[in-house]
Amino acid sequence: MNKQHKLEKVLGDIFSEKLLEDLAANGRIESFEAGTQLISRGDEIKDIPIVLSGTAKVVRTDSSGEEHILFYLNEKEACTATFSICAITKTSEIDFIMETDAELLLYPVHLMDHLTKEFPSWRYYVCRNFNQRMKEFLDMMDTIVFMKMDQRIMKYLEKASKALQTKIINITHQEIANDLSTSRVVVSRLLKQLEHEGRIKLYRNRIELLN
DNA sequence: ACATTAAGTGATT
DNA sequence: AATCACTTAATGT
Repeated sequence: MNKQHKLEKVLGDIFSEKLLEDLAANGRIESFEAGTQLISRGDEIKDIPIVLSGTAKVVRTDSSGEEHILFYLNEKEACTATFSICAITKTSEIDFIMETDAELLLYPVHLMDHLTKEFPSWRYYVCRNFNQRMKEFLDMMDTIVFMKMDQRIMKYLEKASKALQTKIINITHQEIANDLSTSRVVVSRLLKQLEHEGRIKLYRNRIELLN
């Protein structure tokens, strides 16, 4: 199967005809086995990878050698990090590894400006890629904030208990909510949860710290 | 008994 | 996590 046809099959519904021609002319398709590392942190980026088949993962490896997966890239997806980075630093901040056997379209970075300039469908594609990643990021933020709220409440209660020199705090859920700038409903739920965990006991206008 | 306020819940976004 | 829309429980008059 020739390059053009292959690209058309995978990307035909999102890219214009002319863009596909350009990608076929200037890019190249390569196959990789699972586990192959295409890019390492610090590498100079020469090509933008777009996944044609299989799955790749983008990871950050911290100082202890621990691998944190930022996201997976499936068919049709490109590495958004690459877009932002190559525009400025030209150096990779991430590792790019094949999760499965995969085929990639590699398109030279130095021609990317031209893609952005010439092809609306390319611009749209890049934006959508960013948008999706941003959504994932926001979800992650929500989760983090969510996980921290119960700890914040517990800390708040402990502080109050210490200041008042008593395990029994006279306070309403609403007041806690105001102090932690959240809603009463959320406080009520988390307090219930803490009660089930046996860390506190709830009354009306009053909370008892156990331990 | 009735009204008011605090707390609990399920569903949705 | 936030908000809505209710329900239920506790308290004051």
